[in-house]
This record gives sequence, structure tokens and C-alpha cells, in this order.
Amino acid sequence: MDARRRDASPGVSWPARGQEPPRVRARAAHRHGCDPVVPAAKSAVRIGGRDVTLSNQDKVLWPAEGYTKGDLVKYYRSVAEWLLPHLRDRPLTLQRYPDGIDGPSFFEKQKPCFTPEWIATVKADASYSNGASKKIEYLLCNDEATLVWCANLASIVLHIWYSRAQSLDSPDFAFFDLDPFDCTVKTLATVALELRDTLEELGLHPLIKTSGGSGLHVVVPLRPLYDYDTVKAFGEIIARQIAHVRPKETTLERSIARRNKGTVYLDYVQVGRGKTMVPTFGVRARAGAPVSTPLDWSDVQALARKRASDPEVEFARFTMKNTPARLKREGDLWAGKHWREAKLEPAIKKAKRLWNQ
DNA sequence: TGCAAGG
DNA sequence: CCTTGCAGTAATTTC
DNA sequence: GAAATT
Ligand SMILES: [Mn+2]
Ligand SMILES: [Mn+2]
Repeated sequence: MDARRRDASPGVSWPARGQEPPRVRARAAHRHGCDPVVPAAKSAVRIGGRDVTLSNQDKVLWPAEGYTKGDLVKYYRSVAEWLLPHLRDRPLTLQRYPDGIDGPSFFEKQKPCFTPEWIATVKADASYSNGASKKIEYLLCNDEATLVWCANLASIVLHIWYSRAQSLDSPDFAFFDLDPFDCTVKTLATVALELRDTLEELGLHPLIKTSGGSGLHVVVPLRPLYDYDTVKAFGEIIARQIAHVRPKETTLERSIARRNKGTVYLDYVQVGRGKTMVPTFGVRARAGAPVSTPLDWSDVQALARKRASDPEVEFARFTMKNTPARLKREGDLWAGKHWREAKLEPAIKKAKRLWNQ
């Protein structure tokens, strides 16, 4: 299927193949000294000893805000110090928007053929459950130069595995994906707190962030000792328990048509080998250029007391524009002592004792 | 989007 | 140096 | 084979 129409906004027809918007080539040469400096179509930067060629830095990717590809590159560069630790050694999927957020996008897992040789990669089996054994050579974004190179490809959204190259089959966190289905922030936050209390009861210490969209991501750092099946099974046990305790506010129904409005979809299916999530400080291809941002649990408690409001609107306050300053001011809320790696066996044992038989 | 080909 | 045209880009799980 | 998800 052609992705060309899939991601374009409803009602907006995007030009067919070969009819994309003309590429502007502004020229920096042959201008008078007093003329305004027009950004060159191509430029080069040296980052950590690597030369990265940048192209079309003035191309607008967010039409409403006027944010350009140059702004995206500048953003990822400025948050590299805090973002890179989250990306390190994780197979990376790019979601590229060459014509901006209103145009079509495509995912890119296999390293492009023109990838510089200095970018780190890892080969991984494409499929795990079925027999097929196609190898994909994934990019690893381990330094600022690689991050900038990726951003220059109009990779607005980054997607990462839950495991790292050293232990590809063992996630180093359990992931709980909370997707609001037409529900309020109050409901979403209430469910998130129920999840937190449940995990704490099992001796685990979850962290929480916005997804950058309308949802929340809850994460329990783990020692990479368990395979994807185990971590997914654990996630399912928890999801079913939350759904049991909060039947009115949650759903486990994957089919949108069959979901009840006003609920939170507990998406435990989104855990597995080859599945991905948007990393902390990753940008989303949405209006306002929102950014996935760590929250304090006290923030979530405040949200649970708030009167009805739209999660997407609420979380839209964390953006590509204001995140660099926040990071320089406050750093990564998850950093340091917050990242305690847990073991899963005691939690599974306790969960069975509390809820089973 | 990058890039090869052609002018 | 510049313009034009072309190739190519995901995978998992559920229903 | 389509839908939903990232
Ligand atoms: Mn989600
Ligand atoms: Mn989801």
C-alpha cells in the first residue's frame, strides 16, 4: 500500500508520485556583501569529528508554526545530552516526513544505503515468532553526529526498541502504554495512578512520561534478565488487573469500533520484540511540535484532580520550542536515582499470590 | 529523502 | 554548477 | 487480509 495518502490529513490531497512540492535551492554564492544572507540549500557541520552534510534547512515541516528542518536539527542537537542516553545501543526506527507533518510519512528500519560508515549499527532478526529469518541492520544513535544526520533526513519521530544491542532479546524496562480513547485527563491520570499503586504494591517503582501525543507511558526499569515473552506476559497480568479494578475507566479492546468512549486503552500488545516506542524527548509530528516529557507522579496526582480537559491539549505544553530550556534548567526528571533496575520474579510471585487462585 | 545522470 | 528524474522506504499482533 | 499500533 502506498503510504502517500495514509498519513496526510483527512481531506487534504497530497500530490501524487513525482508531483511533490518543488525543492527550493537558495543560493549563498554570488550575492552582494550587503544582501541578506539566504540560507544555503546545503551546508556542512562538524560534530565530534564527524562531518555531517545538511540539506534544505529552511524547508518548513510544521506549516502552522513555520518550524523548519533546521529547527528540528537544532532541537535534536540541543537536547542530545539528555536524549542520547535513552537511545544508546537501541535499534532505531526512523519515521520520516520529507514534506512535513501534513505530508505522507514512512518508517525506515533498515539502514539506508547512503549511511556514513561511522554510524553504528546492529543486525537483528526481523521476526521472532514465525520461522522467517530476515536480517535487518538497524541504526544505533549513539552520538550527536548520528542524531543530527537522522534529523536531517526529516526524521521527525524516532522509535526505539525496549532492549539494547548487548542483550537484544532482553528489555531493560517494562512498558505500559496508556492510550486515552476520548477520555479526560482526569480519567487518564486516575488510571495511571492506579497502575502506579499496583506496581508499587508489587515492590516496583514505575516512572511516567507523556507520549508526546495524548497518552502516557509508564516504565519500570529492569535488569535485562528477561525475554520479551516474559515481560509481555507480566504486562498483560498487570493490564488485566487494572481493567478488573477499573472496569469503567479502562478497556483492553484492540478494535476501536468496540472500545467504549471515555476509557483508557491498556495497550499491553505494544510490548514485544520488534515493537517500538517514542523515546523521552522525542518529537511528534503533530501541531505545535509536542515532545515526550517525563512527569513527576505529583504532576499526575494534580491532573487527576483537574476538571475535564483533553489530554492532548494538556500535554501540548511540552514542545520542541520550550524543551531545551526546561532541560537546561531542570535536567531529565528520570535521571540518577530514579532509574533503579528491578528484578521481576518477586513481583510476578507476589502478583500471583495476591490475585490468583 | 539522496543521488546519478545530463546539460 | 545546476536541473531533472528516479528509486525506495516496517513489522507485529489481533480480528 | 484488514485494522491498529509504534
Ligand atoms: Mn500510546
Ligand atoms: Mn498503544
